[in-house]
Amino acid sequence: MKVSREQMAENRRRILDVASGLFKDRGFDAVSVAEVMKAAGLTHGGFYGHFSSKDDLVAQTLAHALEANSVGEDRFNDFVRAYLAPRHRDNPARGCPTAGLADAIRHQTPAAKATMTDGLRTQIALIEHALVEDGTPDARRAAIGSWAACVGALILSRAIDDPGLSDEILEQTRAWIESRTGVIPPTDLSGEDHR
Amino acid sequence: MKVSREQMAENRRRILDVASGLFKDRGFDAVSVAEVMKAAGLTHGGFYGHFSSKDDLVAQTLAHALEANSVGEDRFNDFVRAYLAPRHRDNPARGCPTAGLADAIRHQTPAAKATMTDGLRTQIALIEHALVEDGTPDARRAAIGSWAACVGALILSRAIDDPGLSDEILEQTRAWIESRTGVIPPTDLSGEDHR
DNA sequence: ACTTTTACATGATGACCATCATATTTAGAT
DNA sequence: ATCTAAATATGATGGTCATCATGTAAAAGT
Repeated sequence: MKVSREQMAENRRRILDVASGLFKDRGFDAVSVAEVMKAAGLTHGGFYGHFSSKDDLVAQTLAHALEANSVGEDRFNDFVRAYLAPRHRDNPARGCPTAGLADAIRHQTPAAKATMTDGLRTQIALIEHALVEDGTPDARRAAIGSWAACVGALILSRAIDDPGLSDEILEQTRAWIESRTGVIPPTDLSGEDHR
Repeated sequence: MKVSREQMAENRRRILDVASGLFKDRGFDAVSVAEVMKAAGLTHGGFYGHFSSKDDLVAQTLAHALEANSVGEDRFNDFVRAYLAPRHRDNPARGCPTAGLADAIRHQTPAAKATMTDGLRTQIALIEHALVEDGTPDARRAAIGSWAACVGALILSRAIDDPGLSDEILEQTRAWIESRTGVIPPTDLSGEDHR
């Protein structure tokens, strides 16, 4: 049965939303087209009216998921605190698409890789901007290094079965990052180059 | 046809070796049992004489791959230099099993997760030891933070299609890590807290 | 109101894959 | 030398999945 234009647009949005969560949670390969459609409240048949292939869905879902991403207006350290937290670790479906999907992008289409590239460029720029505002010296280097540490720590914390070690990885990485970023102490607001 | 005990042991080793490379390169799901056996010079039929299931192969391959891992006797900064290098990024099959497999472990059996947990514990201890020898303060925190950054940077560098940005991620992360580890400069051996 | 278009549903199809059944060959024991 | 057990090969089997073919009903245009 045909549905209204708006209904169709909403269906499409819902497909991308549920696909994002499912893919982040279980990976691209382990989630079938039929399962995505079912989770969106539809059947598998209508799928190819919205997307040309599963690869297309993957690429568009990635773009959709990365769009919703942001560092926020908080200080960077606040962002890291929320990022490297057990709550985030334990909810990949609602969590960071980079941490949930970056590794799997390696085996996806060029379109997906291109989308990831743009998303990463944007993310680095956002962090760099936040760090500049926080007064962190050498902001680009710190942005890239700390973002790599965030993503790596989350992935490692999710890969192991020892809750204590997993918590420690989050906490120590957070502390390690914080020791390198954030506001320069008042005595050091001279504006000098800190490299 | 039956083969000698040694031949069988060698076959088993070869299966684990080729499986390690294939899995690191393309992921657990994308590599079939038949493909692993073929790459080892055998047919798919003999597989279940060596392993009880594909999950069993995955767990044993992971243990096999992590065993071969080490930080080496070099200074930690030398290790990081080789780790965060284009050559390593471009050769996942011969590269670090943690970077190649950690994310996928999330969707594997408890046995695989347990193996990964042990491997990670060992890796952190090795790095911590190397950092203590290098005179790095707060060695455990630095070991965890810099290892997370290494793994994260390699995964990110492999997920994008812009060679320039990919190289920059490796290089900036390396520099960021180096600025936090290694021998304390001669003028600064006071033992003070460097945070 | 009527027609046409179209979004979605139902129901194949063909490919791939993990696993199993059975045959073959030969190492290792007697 | 013969026999037996085991390692691997060949050849199913059943399930899952992406994709396609076709039906149906309702929205949108006239």
